[in-house]
This record gives sequence, structure tokens and C-alpha cells, in this order.
Amino acid sequence: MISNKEIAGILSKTADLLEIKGENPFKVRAYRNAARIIENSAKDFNKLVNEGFDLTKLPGIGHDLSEYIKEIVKTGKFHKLEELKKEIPQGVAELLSIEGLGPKRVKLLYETFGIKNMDELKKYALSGELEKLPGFGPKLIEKILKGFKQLKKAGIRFLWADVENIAYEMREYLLDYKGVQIVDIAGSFRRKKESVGDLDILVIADDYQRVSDYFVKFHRVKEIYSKGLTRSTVFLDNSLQIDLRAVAKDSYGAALHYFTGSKAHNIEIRKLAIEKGLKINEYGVYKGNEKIASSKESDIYKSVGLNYIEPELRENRGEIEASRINALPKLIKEEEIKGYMCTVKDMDEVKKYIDDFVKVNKEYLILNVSNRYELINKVKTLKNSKNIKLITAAEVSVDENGDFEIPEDVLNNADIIAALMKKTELSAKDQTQRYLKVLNSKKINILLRPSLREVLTDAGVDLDWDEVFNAAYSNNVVMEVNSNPKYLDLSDILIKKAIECGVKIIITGNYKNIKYGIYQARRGWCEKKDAVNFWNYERVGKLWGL
DNA sequence: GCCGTTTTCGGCCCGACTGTTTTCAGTCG
Ligand SMILES: Nc1nc2c(ncn2[C@H]2C[C@H](O)[C@@H](COP(=O)(O)OP(=O)(O)OP(=O)(O)O)O2)c(=O)[nH]1
Ligand SMILES: [Mg+2]
Ligand SMILES: [Mg+2]
Repeated sequence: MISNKEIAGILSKTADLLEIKGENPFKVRAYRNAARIIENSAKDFNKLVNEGFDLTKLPGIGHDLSEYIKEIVKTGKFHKLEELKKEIPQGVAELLSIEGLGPKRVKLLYETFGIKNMDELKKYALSGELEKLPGFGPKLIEKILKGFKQLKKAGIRFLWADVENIAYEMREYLLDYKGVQIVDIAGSFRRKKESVGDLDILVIADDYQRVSDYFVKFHRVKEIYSKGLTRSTVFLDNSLQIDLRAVAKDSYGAALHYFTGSKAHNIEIRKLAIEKGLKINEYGVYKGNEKIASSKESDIYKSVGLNYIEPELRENRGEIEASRINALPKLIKEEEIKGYMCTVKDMDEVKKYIDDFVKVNKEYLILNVSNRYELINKVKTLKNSKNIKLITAAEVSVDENGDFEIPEDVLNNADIIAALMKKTELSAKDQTQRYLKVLNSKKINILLRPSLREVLTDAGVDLDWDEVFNAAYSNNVVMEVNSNPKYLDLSDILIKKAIECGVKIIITGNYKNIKYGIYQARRGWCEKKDAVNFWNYERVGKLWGL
């Protein structure tokens, strides 16, 4: 069964090759746009096609692309891509991953010298032959040679949590510079995407045109890619790219909006402006030559008739329409959490989490006991002595057939049961049935690590989420959102889908990690009604019959 | 290739930085 990601990959690859061929850039954009829509969608396109859903109902997918997507789903191949691959050898498109090489230059390299991979490019660059090409001077060639090492364009990304410290270190560094008033980390970092391709940093300063000079002197800068009066790009020693944008205070709102993105969101907002006879750029909103908004982000939205949209929602996944009709979700906030849920394996962990819990001053704590059920009784004893609202969960492991055992005393002693699906290789159909068996067993309250995914990998179960979420809804099974930044399971997209199916989530994790899960829940349009550990103890008690 | 209570044709977001460009194309955010 072909995944959304695979369909998107085929369309996006086609876009790359069309672009190298010199096709109409707007056609190329249409392919990329379709790829983005599919990759971001909570709907399974394989299923949509098989059910005969009219894909042209989706904005951005018209008659042609709809047919192409059907072809891809039904055959696993796309004839246009197959033809393009015959014309343009494999390695040519890979040259696009080098910073500074776009479709035009790659085409020129291929047509002039027949360069079709990185090795050949390197050979020609070192031999000096490249300089014969129009537009290829010594500086560009030097850049290309260095560019072999850069990551961003090659699609290599970092976990959000892995760039957090360096982001704040850079912010402190910039704040130290004279006249700097505001430093915001924008881009996908501000939108809280689970992984980021780079850091995008906005600086507001008195003499903002001087900031670039200072920026590139940051001690971890290894390579300066470009440097101008209002924007610069550098690479750090760990190959992380950092983009800097510096503007005057008056443009703060417009610049923050621009630099937060996403690109697709920006384009939609700018199209709305055009319809209203306005123009939006990173400096402001303009009616003719008159600037009508610029200093506050919310004013940018207001100028095109929209309510303010939280950064986590800015992915062009329906947030603009929702904003227009006053239907944006009221997202959960970190500080509104009422109860924590942590997994414990031994008494030391139990004590540690209880100690932490007392410090954070929240209402209740759920301890999920894995492996050793005798812990449950010890935890209960502790609960009475410490006089805290403690809920005990017993973790059960589900085998390949969808069976699991809960010993009698566990059933009697644990407040709730949480199921963890053992990793198995099953067809999507069988996997779905296995999940349904568990959900319909009426014995479990929480499904842990529902998709077994891992961020930045292809890991994860293949199944029919509509069926699984519908069963979870009917049986009142809550889905875990695991806050470990390596897992973030459920993902933002599946959280959104779960919520649309009426399924509740519980955001789990220790005090350090919990925010990462909350970020993803916000990206999944999560409101208080959707997240059970944002409810008070009484309401949770009713849900689980405590 | 997509799209349309201004349109079924002719638009499609908008701007900064680089290079060898003497007026702008290519690339990128
Ligand atoms: N209007 C407009 N804005 C753009 C465009 N490309 C990028 N931006 C804005 C929105 C992006 O969120 C922001 C930062 O660009 P990035 O390439 O770093 O993308 P982003 O941070 O969203 O994702 P990333 O994780 O870095 O891949 O700049 C564009 O073509 N047009
Ligand atoms: Mg970025
Ligand atoms: Mg960037």
C-alpha cells in the first residue's frame, strides 16, 4: 500500500526533473504544491482513490494531477516520471542538493559537459573547465566545492529539541550587541515543527544594517554563505544552517510574519492581500504606496480580514479559512496542564517522579508501570502515605495476534490499563484488524505509542487510521502523545485526525519532555476538550471510573 | 498545472544576495 509520503515523493521528484528541463515554473509549482498537500494530509490518499473520492475537490489539485495521483496509487508508478528519468540520468537531480546550484545551472552543466553526478562535477570544477560556462566564475566554483558538505538543501534535518540550546545561545549572543531590541527565532522552529532544516533568526535593532557583521562572528560559525545589509546565512561547525534577517522596529510584525512562514501560508496570505488590492512583504502591508500595517503581527492578519493565527497552525492546512470564519481552535497552553503521566520501571523512578510532581504543583500524577506489576502495590502504598492524587496504570504488551494478558491482581489493583503494541510486520489490513481487536476488547483505557513512529525515520505501523480512530472513539480509548522528542507519537497530523474523529489524547512524558508533546498537540489543533490530562481530576475520574 | 461573485485566459508572492551581470538571471528565504 503506497503511503502519502511516497506519492508526494514521486510528484516532488517529477517537479525537480521538470524544472531541470526548463518547464513552466508555475507548472513545477503546481506539482510541488500537490506534493505538499498530500504529505501534510491526514487523509490516506491510497484510500481516497480506492473509495472513488473526487480529488479535484482539494484546492491545488485539478483534473490532471488528480488523474496522475490515481495512476500512482493504482500502479505505484507515474509514466511522466518514468519518461523524465529516461531523459535525465539519476545523478543529475542530485546535483540540486548542492547550495548554489539550481535547475538552470544543473541543466547547463549536464548539457555542456554531460556532468551527471557529484564526482564528475568535482572533477570539472578542479580542472578549471567549469569557468568556461557563462555565469560560472571562481567564486561560484569555490562555493560549489564547499557546497558538497552542506545539509539543508540535501534535506537533512535536525530534531527540534536538538537545536533548542544552540538557538537560545545564538539569541543571547545577538542580544548582547548594542542597539539590539528583539531577537526572535522564527521559521519552522517557531512553528514547532518536530524537525527543522535550519534556524531562522529575526533581529530588530536600531542600526540593523550592522547586525550581519556581528552575527557572522559567532564563535561556532564555520562558513559564511552570504552576507548583506538585511540578511545573512552561515553554517555552524555541526553543519546547522542559520539564516539571519535584520529589520527596523517599525517592520517587526511584518518581518516576523514573513520569517515564521510557512512558505505556503505566506503565499496564501499574500494572495488574499492581492484580492483586496493590497501588497504584503516583510516590511509591511501596502495600499499603493501607503503602508497600512507593519509593526504588529496581528495587524497583518487583520489587514486581510483574518483573526490572528498561532504559529503552530501556519502550514496552509485549513487555518486560513478557519480564521476567516472565526473557527480557529482555542489551543491548549503549556501552563494549563493538570496532570502528568510518566512511565516507571522501578521504585527509584517512582520516587523521582513523585518528588518532581510535588515541586511542579499540578493536580494529579499518572504512573504507568511497565514490566513489574508488583510495583503497582508499592505505588498505592506510597499514594496513601503522601496524600497526592495518584493514578496507577498497568502497561500491557500486545502480541502479534492482538492478544494480551492482564493478571487478575493487576486488574484489581491498577486504576487503568495502557496497551503497547509490540512491533510486528503485518499487512495494513491485518495490522488494522490487530489494533481493532485490542480497541474493541473493552479492557484498555490508553493506547501507548500508537503508531510506533520515530521522528526523521520511516518507522511506524501501516494501517487504516480512520478505522482505528473510529474504534478508539467508540470504546473511549485515549491515544497517547508521547513527548519524547525522538518519537512524538502520535504525530501532529495524526493528532489532528484523531481529534477530528472525536478521539481524546493524553500527552505523556517527564517534566523536561512534556512541552515537546504539547507543541505537537498544538500543531494538531488540540483544544482542552481533546486532551484528558488538561482536565481536572474529577473529570478524569469520571472518564475512567476512579 | 491550477484557478475564477471582477475572469475559462492569463495571471500565478515578493524581495535579498551573488556574480562579471553593464541591467539582470539565478538561487534562495
Ligand atoms: N513569502 C515567502 N516566504 C518564504 C519563502 N521561502 C521561505 N519563506 C519564509 C517562510 C519560511 O518559514 C521562512 C524560513 O524559510 P526556511 O526555508 O528556513 O523554511 P522553514 O523554516 O519554514 O522550514 P525548514 O525547517 O527550515 O525547512 O522564510 C518564499 O518563497 N516566499
Ligand atoms: Mg527554516
Ligand atoms: Mg531558513
